Amino acid sequence: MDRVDEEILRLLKQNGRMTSSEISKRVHLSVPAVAERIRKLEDSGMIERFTVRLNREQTGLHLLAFIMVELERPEHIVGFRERILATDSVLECHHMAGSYDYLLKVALPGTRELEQLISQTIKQIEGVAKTNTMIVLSTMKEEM
Amino acid sequence: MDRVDEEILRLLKQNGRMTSSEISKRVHLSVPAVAERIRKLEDSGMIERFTVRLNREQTGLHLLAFIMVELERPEHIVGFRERILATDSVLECHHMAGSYDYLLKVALPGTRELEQLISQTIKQIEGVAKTNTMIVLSTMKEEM
DNA sequence: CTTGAAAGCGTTGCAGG
DNA sequence: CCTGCAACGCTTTCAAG
Repeated sequence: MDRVDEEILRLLKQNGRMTSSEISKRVHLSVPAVAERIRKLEDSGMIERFTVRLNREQTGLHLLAFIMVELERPEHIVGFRERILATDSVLECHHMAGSYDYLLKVALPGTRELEQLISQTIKQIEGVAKTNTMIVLSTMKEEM
Repeated sequence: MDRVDEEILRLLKQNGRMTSSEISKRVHLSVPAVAERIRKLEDSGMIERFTVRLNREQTGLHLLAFIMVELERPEHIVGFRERILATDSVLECHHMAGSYDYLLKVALPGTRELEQLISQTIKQIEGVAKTNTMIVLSTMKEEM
């Protein structure tokens, strides 16, 4: 991992389909050298995968929210975890330090679906004692 | 946007470098038809960009945190916004409804850098009245 | 939407430096 | 790490159905 690798990663973040020959022009390395570096970045796990970034609005998910969850006892974690992983509208789930145990980031079509998610899914999970939902009004930055 | 487009997007999310010919085998469409659909998904903005997903741990960012920020008055928004957009360690910045005005998601090497970010950057921004930091212990799901 | 053919481009592998 | 060459695969574009 040197400066060149970092530059390659930066370019691939901007355009995951940038070809080795295009990259080679920008980092002043030969095509085979660039291809080799990308292969190594993949093998080492530094690059988890090539993917595509979608426009959430255009996919009909107009509502973004964060839900803080308090779990009663540690024995409920497994069931909670399973349920959350199976729920597509939950984009993120973090175990937190602090007053709440989990923080969820969810994307949904609207408030109707959010209400459903909270009352029909999350609050139905065994051990969920309390939730606190924060609605996103607008997003000025969102990266990985 | 029909079922086939959705399937193509699903495949590209898993592997952004999947070729049209590979996709064509899975969705039972000809190669030119698949290529045309991908081009339209890009043109329409549904696909924002092809990108790469990196392993955050391997990039040395071992600490993930959420910081809630309260801003004193609306006139400070512009300066706040500029500062935040220029700060690489801030992955996300959302304008929120509720007791806090903004929610930041930040990734850093460790607590030292977090302390610096909070006291040297965020709290130095004009108008920032209060912050509340929540540390992530572990992440069980993180998508876009 | 399909197939088929032709042309162009990028990659991959192997040489030798 | 480099260059050069050759082989292969994929994309793109076109015509025709």
